[in-house]
Amino acid sequence: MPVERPRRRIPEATVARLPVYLRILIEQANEEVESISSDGLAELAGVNAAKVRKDLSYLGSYGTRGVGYEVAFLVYQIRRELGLTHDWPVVIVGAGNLGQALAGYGGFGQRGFPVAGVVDIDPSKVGSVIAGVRVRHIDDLDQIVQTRHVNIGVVATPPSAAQDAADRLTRAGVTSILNFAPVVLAVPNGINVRKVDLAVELQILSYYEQRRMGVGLQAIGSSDSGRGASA
Amino acid sequence: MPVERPRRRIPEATVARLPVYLRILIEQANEEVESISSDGLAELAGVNAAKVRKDLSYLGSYGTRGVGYEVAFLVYQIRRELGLTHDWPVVIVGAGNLGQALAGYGGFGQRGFPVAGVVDIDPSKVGSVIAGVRVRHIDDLDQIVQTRHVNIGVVATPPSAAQDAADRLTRAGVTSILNFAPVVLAVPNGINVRKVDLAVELQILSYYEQRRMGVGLQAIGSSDSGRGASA
DNA sequence: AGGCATTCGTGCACGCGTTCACAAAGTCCG
DNA sequence: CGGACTTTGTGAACGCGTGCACGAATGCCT
Ligand SMILES: NC(=O)c1ccc[n+]([C@@H]2O[C@H](COP(=O)([O-])OP(=O)(O)OC[C@H]3O[C@@H](n4cnc5c(N)ncnc54)[C@H](O)[C@@H]3O)[C@@H](O)[C@H]2O)c1
Ligand SMILES: NC(=O)c1ccc[n+]([C@@H]2O[C@H](COP(=O)([O-])OP(=O)(O)OC[C@H]3O[C@@H](n4cnc5c(N)ncnc54)[C@H](O)[C@@H]3O)[C@@H](O)[C@H]2O)c1
Repeated sequence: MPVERPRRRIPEATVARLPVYLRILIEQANEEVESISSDGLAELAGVNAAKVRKDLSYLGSYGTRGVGYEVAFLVYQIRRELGLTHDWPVVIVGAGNLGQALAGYGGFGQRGFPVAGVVDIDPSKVGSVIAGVRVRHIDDLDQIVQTRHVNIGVVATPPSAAQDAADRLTRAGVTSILNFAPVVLAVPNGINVRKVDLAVELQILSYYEQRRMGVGLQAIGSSDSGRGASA
Repeated sequence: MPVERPRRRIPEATVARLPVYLRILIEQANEEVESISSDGLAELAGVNAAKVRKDLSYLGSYGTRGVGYEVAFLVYQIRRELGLTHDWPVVIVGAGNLGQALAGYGGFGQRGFPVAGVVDIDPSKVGSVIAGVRVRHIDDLDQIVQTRHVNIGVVATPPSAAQDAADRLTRAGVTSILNFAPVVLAVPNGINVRKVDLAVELQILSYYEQRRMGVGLQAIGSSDSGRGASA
């Protein structure tokens, strides 16, 4: 907390890569690696070294020329820039197939996103316990969001109910939504939505598969998994 | 009308949007809508109308000026361009929490991606049945891939086993991989990998949440809200 | 201390994707 | 049948992200 925050805008593409760097750096730290070069990090992240340097330069000039970056310090800086210095409790709407898998997945809590609650509209689901979290009725959403200071909501309802879920979330005060339903959500200005649509991912793969066959066995673009363009 | 395929390269950003258009158009067709304008489609997809027109123009000139696009015909064309005229069986590696949710999810089969098999390395998982699919041992992977002509593999193993899973998939002949493990996979040239990393998505949301607070309540998200402020 | 090897930070050019703007092409209606 | 209106298709400008190339800074070795 001593240093002034740079506060400049970071390109979205960079923001999307910082979590990847962070994960790798934490792994390296666990393996007692103290320092890493942009080349080394680039290799592990599967990106260009210049890109790594440019990305990290948005955080400030935290590298040492001729040496590289101090892993522990970089972890701290990225954490800070991403707002991971404290936990972000999330609430999951929809305790079905997927909602249960998410709630039962320990990886979120570990990474600073504890499940503050799981809600469902189906009375037969309410009351059951998933991984230590009791499923509550969706009418309790406001209370959960307010008492637990939840900013992030996860939509795991059927497509037909996704807009309703999003409406309830924003009305309760949630300002970021991660949407798993294959639906384009309409939300008020200022609300940040990211979607995870597995069918879309598969269809993108299908496009390149089909193209591979039609055009006749030629290498596809780099084995890069571009993403972003969330809108 | 020559049915000859244009075969020009479609920008990746467009390829990523075509599935969204497709889903919306299918919905519209189900509601007996016969024709749609770029404006209408743009609204439903949450994008710019010019973008819709440019995206669709990569398929060919299939619109009618003054009217719009014929929904059914557009559905057919997008399906064709994405390679969705036939099914793409997928094999899931890892029958844990997530793998089971995926296998049990009917949405994939509906959209042309039937689950050709689920494999796991844990003998206690092998033999159990998920949504009508019996979990088989990972040693059967080659056989499944070959007999069912699988091109797409899904990695749903723990992070530590993800690279091994990817190696086995590529060795078996799979050329596209959808990876759920928070790991950067190394694959041979020509293999297409897409990743779905929920922790990354949450951390991206965290960044904007934190920024929202630090800078003091101003709109973020789709609109620019330019905050120059460098140095 | 000086020279050498290494690696960062970044200016710059390039390419891709987005958006605007408008002519072309078609419909609709009186 | 002609003119007004609608909507497509696309050229062009713009902005952003990527990757190269290189100066600057630092450590290490002799
Ligand atoms: N399961 C998967 O692997 C998978 C994969 C890709 C996408 N998805 C998508 O994720 C979403 C959830 O999938 P699922 O398999 O868990 O479905 P599901 O039907 O198993 O679960 C949906 C849950 O949402 C609840 N619900 C319905 N309306 C609600 C409302 N208005 N408010 C709160 N809760 C409500 C239902 O009671 C149910 O418990 C779907 O949109 C699906 O398309 C799932
Ligand atoms: N569950 C979720 O909601 C969720 C969310 C985000 C990310 N993930 C990621 O998805 C992956 C799977 O998560 P999960 O919760 O299903 O884990 P899990 O531990 O429940 O299941 C993993 C399965 O993979 C099997 N496995 C292990 N090594 C294998 C190998 N070499 N070959 C084949 N199978 C092997 C295990 O036997 C187990 O059945 C993890 O990487 C996790 O980080 C899961």
